[in-house]
Amino acid sequence: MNHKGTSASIIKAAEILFAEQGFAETTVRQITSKADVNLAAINYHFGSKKGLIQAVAEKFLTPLCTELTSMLEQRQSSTDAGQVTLDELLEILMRTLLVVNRDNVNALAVFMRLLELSYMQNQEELREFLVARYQDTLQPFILLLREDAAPMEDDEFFWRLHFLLGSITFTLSNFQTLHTIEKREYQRGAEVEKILHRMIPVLSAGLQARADKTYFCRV
Amino acid sequence: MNHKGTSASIIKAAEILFAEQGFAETTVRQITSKADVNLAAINYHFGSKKGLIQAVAEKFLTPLCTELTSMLEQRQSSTDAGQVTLDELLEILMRTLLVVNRDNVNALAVFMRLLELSYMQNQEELREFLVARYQDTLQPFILLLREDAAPMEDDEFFWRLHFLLGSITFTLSNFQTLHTIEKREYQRGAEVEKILHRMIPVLSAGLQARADKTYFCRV
Amino acid sequence: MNHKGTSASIIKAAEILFAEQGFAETTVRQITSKADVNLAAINYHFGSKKGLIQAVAEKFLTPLCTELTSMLEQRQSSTDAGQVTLDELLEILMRTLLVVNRDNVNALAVFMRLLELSYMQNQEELREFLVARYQDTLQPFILLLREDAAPMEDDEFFWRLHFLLGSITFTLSNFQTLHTIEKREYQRGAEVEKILHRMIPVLSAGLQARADKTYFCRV
Amino acid sequence: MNHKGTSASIIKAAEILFAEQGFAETTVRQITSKADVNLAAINYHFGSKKGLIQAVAEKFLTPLCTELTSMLEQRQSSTDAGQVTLDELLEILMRTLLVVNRDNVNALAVFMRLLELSYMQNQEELREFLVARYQDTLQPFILLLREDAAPMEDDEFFWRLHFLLGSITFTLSNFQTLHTIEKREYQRGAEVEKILHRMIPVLSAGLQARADKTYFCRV
DNA sequence: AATGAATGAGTATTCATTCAT
DNA sequence: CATGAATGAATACTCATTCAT
Repeated sequence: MNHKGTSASIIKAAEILFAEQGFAETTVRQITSKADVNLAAINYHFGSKKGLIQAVAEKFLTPLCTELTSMLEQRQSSTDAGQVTLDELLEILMRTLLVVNRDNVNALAVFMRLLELSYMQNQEELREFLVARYQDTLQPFILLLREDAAPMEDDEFFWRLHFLLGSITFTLSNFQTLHTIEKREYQRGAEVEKILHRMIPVLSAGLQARADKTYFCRV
Repeated sequence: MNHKGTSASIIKAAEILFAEQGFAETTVRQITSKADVNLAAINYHFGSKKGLIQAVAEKFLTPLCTELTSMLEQRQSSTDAGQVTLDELLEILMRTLLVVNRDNVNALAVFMRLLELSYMQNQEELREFLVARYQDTLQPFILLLREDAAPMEDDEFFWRLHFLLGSITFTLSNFQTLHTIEKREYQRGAEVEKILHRMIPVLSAGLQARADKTYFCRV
Repeated sequence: MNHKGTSASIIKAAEILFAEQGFAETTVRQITSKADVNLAAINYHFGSKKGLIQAVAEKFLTPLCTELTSMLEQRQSSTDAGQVTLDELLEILMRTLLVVNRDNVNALAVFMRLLELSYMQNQEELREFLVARYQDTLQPFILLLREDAAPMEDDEFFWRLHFLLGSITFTLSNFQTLHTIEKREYQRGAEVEKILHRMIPVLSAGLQARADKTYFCRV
Repeated sequence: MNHKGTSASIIKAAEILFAEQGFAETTVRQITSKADVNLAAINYHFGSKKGLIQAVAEKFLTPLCTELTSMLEQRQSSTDAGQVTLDELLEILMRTLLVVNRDNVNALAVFMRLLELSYMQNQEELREFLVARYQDTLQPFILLLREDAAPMEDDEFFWRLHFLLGSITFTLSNFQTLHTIEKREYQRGAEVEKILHRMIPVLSAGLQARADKTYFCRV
């Protein structure tokens, strides 16, 4: 097996296991065993387990950023003067995520786990890394979301964005589990594409909902 | 320190650490060290680390179930014939969650982490335990949600529920982190109560949004 | 085997192996295996391999400092006004080293290896630790040596002290080897006491030798 | 880079690292990395790490033996009938060591580390190799030392030789460290030549000191 | 002649758990 | 009732060496 083969099969195995179990719960033994490579191969190719996680992350961070930016520019130039609607913005987001998913069905789940992980209190380093990586790409997108959302304070919008983020990360991190449950309960299992599409009107409505000024006083 | 004292201080320390770091990332050494008790005390009092997690869970599962049922009954009886609105249902849910939070600010985060954990592929046991525990309590509540939601297929509703669940678990698991970011960025940090309240119109709108039948065909 | 037993047998085994092989070359597996205790016992009792080395060091650092100080004071008080001779000073030093050797024949070798190690370029930490530990005890002794040595510049004395230190550390670190060679070559093997005693006139003469001002110019 | 270039740069890098850190503590990765050659190059060119150490040793063993023999013969022939003095013998030794040091400032330190290593209990192989290599060259020199030393038993002389060896190996192995300390403490740092020269009267006096027959009985 | 890839045996350390008292 | 001591299995990682090309 040549270099690319070993390196690639490690990443492939890691994506599956990271998606299934999370990062900390997955051991390098499990990964090398599943990839059928030597135990030391991860350290040889990626320096450390952390290096492997970064390599897995890089694999979709780059195309994702590129894709989101290009899609956004394309849409803005094609729309004559008028504003891009909220549904269109969310569709762009979902299409971007599908690009990540195109090559590997687990990559998207790993990416979402990485996002979740970054919100843990002791993961400031990862958080800052992702912010530094995404800031420029996401900021314009978020501003457009804000324009189309219901009028609200900055902090209100901050929380709504994270309600939305929670829906996306939870659904996609645990897609396999949810897919399995759906098949068992309803004898049908939707593809990721469908689920992403289904999210659009829900998230759109959530962002456009009028903020309630009252504060637990009706009951 | 007597039995109750030891046991309680272990749970207290565990809640904080589980909320901050997650279950797998928290070691029994950290817990016993923080609780200032003997290393063997966790196994002595709770049988195992898993037993401790269950004990921590039980601490809020019971009052939570009781509260949700009683609130629901109270509301249904007080409303003359007419239907309970979606916002009212969600407010009941949020009030129920606040009950958990009343005693310990970390308990809610731990509960949410437990819910997240239960959706991992290799956590069927925990998932089944929670279903068995919650089924009877939640089923009536979910049916009421369904009545007030936009008309849709069963599987569509299944996914919408999980979009909603994602928003709640993500926001509350990572509340401390989000709270810290909000304070840094906007010079204000909202309390849990406020955030739960803010979620209501968003989730409500999400459930009531009309499902889009088209399927990525507009582009 | 009780605590003291395990802890002590680890230290005992470690002293032998450190003396024979050096610190880096000795593995925790070798130590625990020789001590017939669990592999994790070193980490349990001493925190780490480094912690074990420090424990081994502490075992003779304390009595050594105490002994040297008390012997020095005793000698100075007993000598009426007159100066303590160089041979007497060196004898005090050797007697002090024998105190370390009393309990364990390897302890002295380990101590000497530790001194040698402390002069490695990347062992500044250890060096500073030993200086901090010995400074107060050794400074008075060294000043007395200086008084009895031939008159010379400070830097000249600095190097002479290290010529002397080299003789002591080399001989005692490798005492077992030298002892074995001596037995093979001369059918007799001297005890440590004898060797320490033999060193006295040699080191004394070395310190009292007149410094040669010429500088490789006679040839 | 051609064979000779690769080989030479490996030896060069190895000398520096061996002198700084010792043999066991220096990894082939460090060496090849510093030499900027392929990781496998050491095994390719020298068979093994051990082979590299031997190659580094050979580099100064040969000139050192040649030099000592020729210097000794030259001196003996030039001295008419009379005996070569102890100081002259030691000066020959020091000049010989300087030859090793001429090409590479680290070579001498490496040589001394090798000598130290050879006295470790589990390094009989190296010890025998060095004896076989040096025996013929050193034996005449040692006999001359013996003639000029104070009259003493064979075993006494054996130990004195090793007191002397300790001074030399300790000082030169750790020359960089001692040099640094001297500069810091006394604002001056002597060159190797000066230190070797300074050692002569000290070692000379040590060898000529009258052996003390009493045995720790005066106190 | 040389090297990037790979490897098996090793390293110290950490883990939750158990045991004897 | 509680705990200090101990443990077996696991952790990530490093080592010098070898292999295929």
